[in-house]
Amino acid sequence: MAEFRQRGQDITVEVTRDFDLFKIFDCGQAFRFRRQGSEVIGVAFGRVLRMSQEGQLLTIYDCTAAEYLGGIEQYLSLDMDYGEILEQLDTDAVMSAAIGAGRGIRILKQELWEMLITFIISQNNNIPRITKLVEALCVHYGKPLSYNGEILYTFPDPFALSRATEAELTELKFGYRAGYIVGFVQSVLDGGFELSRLSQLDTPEARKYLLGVKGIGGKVADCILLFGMARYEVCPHDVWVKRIFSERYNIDDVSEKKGYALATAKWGKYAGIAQQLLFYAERYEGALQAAAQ
DNA sequence: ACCCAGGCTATCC
DNA sequence: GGATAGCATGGG
Repeated sequence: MAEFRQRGQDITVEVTRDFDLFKIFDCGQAFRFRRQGSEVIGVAFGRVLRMSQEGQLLTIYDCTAAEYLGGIEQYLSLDMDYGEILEQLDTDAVMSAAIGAGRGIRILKQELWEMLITFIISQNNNIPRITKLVEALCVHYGKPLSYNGEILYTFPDPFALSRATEAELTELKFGYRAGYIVGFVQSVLDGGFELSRLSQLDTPEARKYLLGVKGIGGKVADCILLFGMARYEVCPHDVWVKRIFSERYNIDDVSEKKGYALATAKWGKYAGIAQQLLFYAERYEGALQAAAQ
């Protein structure tokens, strides 16, 4: 979709106003990237990913055309037309305000395994601490990557993570999530839980399969479906969405079930994208007050 | 000290 | 089926 070209060791991509590198990596969906001046740097797919954006020019450093076309283009959703999606979502004043604040956000297509573990960690936790705990997993169990004189770490695969004992994770301050992670990693290794099967199931079946894991409930399952499986119709029902329904849409006491029905009715197959925009606008920008009646 | 964070499990009815 | 206590940790 987006035009790209190879320039030296880098890839440059002509993007639209519907792509904002900094919002994408700072909207609560990715926990392994940091902004460094005009650049965003982190690790995905076992490699360092360093990017910058100036206006409509996105640069992906140290990246071949094969790597770009082989995954990074999709990872960044550069093969999708978000302008069209935002237009479809823009159906009321609250959502208009969310789009105003959040335009440029895209749902990354992150690795399923990483999303499974990351969102088990996320439960009843805040973003800075989630970031800290995920990083601790990578430093202790991932592979070191040397990059421009600094060491970054990959996200550990199931086998690497199976070295982690519950005692070690407790030592790393995982709290009661330590047991969830150890148990889940074990079930993936012994074949009790199959990632390949999960990816093949339709969304309701996949959700049920996820709910069978101890430590994964409805909200975590939905984040995994949305961020790790590109199921854009899934709208994670977290405390922020409840708050937005209540305070911005004036719909009180929204249960999880009612929340899904509302989200589907309002935003259809892009409810997850709508949710991410609302989340960003409310959480980071405080941009929804004026739009609420 | 209390409340909250991208909630879940166990247990109650 | 729905409601509620308890859970680890750290920041405000």
